[in-house]
This record gives sequence, C-alpha cells and structure tokens, in this order.
Amino acid sequence: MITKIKGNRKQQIIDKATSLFQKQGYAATSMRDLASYIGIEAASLYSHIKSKEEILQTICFQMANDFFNSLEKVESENLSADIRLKNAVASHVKVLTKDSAASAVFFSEWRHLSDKYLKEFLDMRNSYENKFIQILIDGYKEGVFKKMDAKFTVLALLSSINWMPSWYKPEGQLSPEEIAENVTDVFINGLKIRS
Amino acid sequence: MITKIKGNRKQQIIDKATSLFQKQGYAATSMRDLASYIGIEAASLYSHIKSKEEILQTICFQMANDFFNSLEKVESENLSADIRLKNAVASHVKVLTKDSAASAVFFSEWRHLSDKYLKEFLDMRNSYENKFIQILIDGYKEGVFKKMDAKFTVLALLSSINWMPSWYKPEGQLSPEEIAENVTDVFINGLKIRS
DNA sequence: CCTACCGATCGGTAGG
DNA sequence: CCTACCGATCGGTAGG
Repeated sequence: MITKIKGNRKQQIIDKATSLFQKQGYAATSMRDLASYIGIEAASLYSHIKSKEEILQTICFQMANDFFNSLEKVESENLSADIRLKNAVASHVKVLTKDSAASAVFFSEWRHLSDKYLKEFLDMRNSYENKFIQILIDGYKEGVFKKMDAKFTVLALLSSINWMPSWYKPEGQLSPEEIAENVTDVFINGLKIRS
Repeated sequence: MITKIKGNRKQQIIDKATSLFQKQGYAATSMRDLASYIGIEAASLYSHIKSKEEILQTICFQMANDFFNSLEKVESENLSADIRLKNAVASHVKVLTKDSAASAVFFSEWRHLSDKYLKEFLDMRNSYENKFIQILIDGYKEGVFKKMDAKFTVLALLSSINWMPSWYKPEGQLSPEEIAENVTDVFINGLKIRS
C-alpha cells in the first residue's frame, strides 16, 4: 500500500506554521524554525509553498471564509433577531473552537499581510461585523433589544469571544456550545438578577 | 534658556517604540527603524537603553502598574459589588484610554518578554483578573448578581474592553466615561428589554 | 551621539 | 528534497 504522504506535506507545513505563528508570532518565526520542526531543510519548504507570507494568507483567508460561510447559513434561516444573535454567536464559537490555533493567528497576525491582501482581509472583516450589527438593529426594530450603540456592542461581543483562543483548550470543561450559551446569556440577559 | 532635552530622549525613544510596536509588532520593528524615526543612528540608542527588550519591559510593566494601582484604589473604597464592578471597569477603561498605544503593546506583545519577566508579567495579570473575579463572587453572595462562571465572565469582560485600543481614537465620539458606561450596562443589564 | 564593525540570522534561489 | 549559497538585515559593541 502506498500512503499519500506527498499531498499531505503542504498541509503539514501549514499546520506546523499555524502552531508556531500562534506561539511566537509571525515575524518571530523563521522558515528555518519551521523546517526543523518538520524535519527538512528550510530550502525544501519552497517546493511546497511560494513564500512565508503565502502560509499566512492561507491561514487567514481559510478562517475568514469559514466564519463567513457559517454566518451566512445562520442568516438564511430568517428567524427573529434574538434567536439569530444566539445562532450567530454559536456559529462563531464553533468555527473558532474547531481550530483555535488558526483562529489565534487569524486574529492577531493579519496585520503582517501585504497591502493587497490586507485590504481584502479588512473588507471581509468589516462586512462580517456589519452582519452582526444588522442583527442588533433588527432586534431593536422588533422591540426585543434596547436602544444601544450597535457597532460598539458588536465589537465588544466579538472581542470577548475572539480572545478565547488564547485560553481555550479542547480538553477543558466548557464545550463550544456551553461557551456560546454563556456569552449569549451575559450579553442578552446581563449579570443582574431580574426583579 | 536651556531646554532639558537630554532627560527627554529616553522617554522619546520609548514613546516612538510604543507607536512602532503597536503598528508593526515588536519582532517586526528593528532598532534601525526606531532610530531613523528619532533622527539618530541605531548605535546611539544604546546610550539611553540597554536593549530592545528593555523598552518592551518598560512599556509592559508601566502599564501593568497603572492598571494595578488604579484597581486597588477602587477596592479600598469598600462599596457594594455592582458599584465596585462599575468603578473597576471605569478605572480600567480610564487607564486604557490614557495611552491606547501603550495598552495595545501591553496586551499583544508581552509574549516577547524573556522568561523571567514573562513569569512576573503573567503573575500580575493573573492577580489582576482574580480581583475582578472576586467582585463577581461578592456580587453573587450579596444577591445582586446571578450564579455564573465568574472566571469566564471576567475574561469575556476584560477581553471586550481590551480590544478597544485597536479602534479607540481620542478624537472619536465616545469619551472614556461613556465607553465604561456602555460596557457596564451591557454586562450588568444585558441587551434585552426588561419586562 | 557617530563611524565602523561584529557574528548571527533572515527569506529565498540555483541547480541538481 | 538537499547542498551551497545570495544579498540584506538583525541586535549590539568598541572606541572615540
């Protein structure tokens, strides 16, 4: 039996790079670092990838697409705003926890993308945030959410979730579903006991 | 009149470094970069600082101390938990917005500290988070907050605030006080209309 | 604060 | 996938 190792090498490079970029940051990770972890020479990496930045691009846009697609599915269901917010948070957390190392890189290393990709990336992020903002505005119109600064609230909401990759461990006590539930509960209901 | 430029040079180096570390990251900022922005040669920097890392240490521990002292003042006032939470958030936002570039460096570049300082830094951060956790636990005991995962909630709360330096501009519409009020309101009262 | 310079390391290429 | 190597750049020091 011939094992398909060849096609996996590129993915192996990307996976190891993801882990190193998360731990040390993109700029502080050298191609020699990466190569030695994989067990080949640095020069050999370039048979599989074009450049160091290409690896970062792959990680960032893969994650961006996952987030986007996941959110679009939620939107297509056309439910009431509070349920949609709940589902959107759940979908966000699910994508995030599926590969928390890639998520961490996605959230903190994107600024090392070169101009063209940086612009594309920021456009996608902006558009993603706007979808959340729309849910909050809809909720206000539907009379289920208070009047608020929707953009501010969305940034606070996403930030509180996005920090997770820095402490989330799959073997921890909280499942992705519980995390989503906790976050949604705090943001929708607040901490105060309702009287 | 003789202007005291000599004593200001070190601060000027730290300020410029703060700005560059925020924009490009610590690892991607070279001492030559920094020197040329200041208008001297790279070698001349070392008349004022011992090493590149010393600059990072100065920024990180300066901010850590500011956060710490500010929170201790809030705690010494011995108020009820919900008011203390409100004040703690306000104090945190105030420190954060006073120098948002330094805050951004503090939050995302600390991992480049060498072992000894890294440990010290993480100990301080842990102890800071624990003070917030204690406020939530007190709030539960006092019957003003719901039963919740206090650690999780604090991490979500601090994360949502700490992301701010990436978008906060002093000339923006929201004052530090309004930001603190918005954050506290969401976390304490939630988005849902109380019925 | 500068000139001159150090050894180490960087991302990447040529050619096999 | 390797050897051999490129030019560029890194943090930092010596000596003035």
